[in-house]
Amino acid sequence: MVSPRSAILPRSFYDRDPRQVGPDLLGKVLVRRDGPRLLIGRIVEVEAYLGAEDPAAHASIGKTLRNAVLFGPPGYAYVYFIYGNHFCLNVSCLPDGVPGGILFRAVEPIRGMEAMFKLRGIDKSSDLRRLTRGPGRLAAAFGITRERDNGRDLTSSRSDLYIADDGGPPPEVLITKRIGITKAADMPLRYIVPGNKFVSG
DNA sequence: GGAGCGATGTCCT
DNA sequence: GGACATCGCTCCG
Repeated sequence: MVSPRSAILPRSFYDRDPRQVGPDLLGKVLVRRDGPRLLIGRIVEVEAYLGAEDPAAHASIGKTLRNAVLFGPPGYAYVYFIYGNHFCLNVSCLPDGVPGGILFRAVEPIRGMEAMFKLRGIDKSSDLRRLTRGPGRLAAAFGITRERDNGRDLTSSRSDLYIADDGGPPPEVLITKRIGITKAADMPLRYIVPGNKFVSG
């Protein structure tokens, strides 16, 4: 638990269109239990990925071994490996059988920064923004790998990885085009907290 | 501080 | 065999 008022987001939160889930995730906290430690970051940037109608989405080619989690029930982690170097974290949305998800692109570190620096393999004197700005960095800072986390239930307090509402006020939300993609690059499916220094791009 | 580019694993056609 | 929801390094200003 992040604070006495914090509550893990229930499965019903994710059982909606990613275009509704995305903006609602801003301001919530991503929590990793790393042994006795807690790593916590406030979500400041996400992107929605849809189904067959979204050529940029992994789900657009249909269900495969890799993207199966996106087609399953809501609230589960979809972790994939990209560019031979990096992992990216998503959460599945919509009911079982209907694909869709949210990519986590950046969080603002709140707690456990020392462990995050270690997991990232960078010096503590580095710019704090290098910790968790960008999906690859965020995943590394939270120790997220496909082997460990793909298919993990993100709605359980017994999970080592979950998302909670700590009672903070809902932030301002700005919608923009998604970044880092070539297909469907004009769809307005990126949600950011404007002015936050951990937002990428 | 920004453009350019190489690294490098996995998946799908 | 090619694409890829990225990052960090170099080089230039």
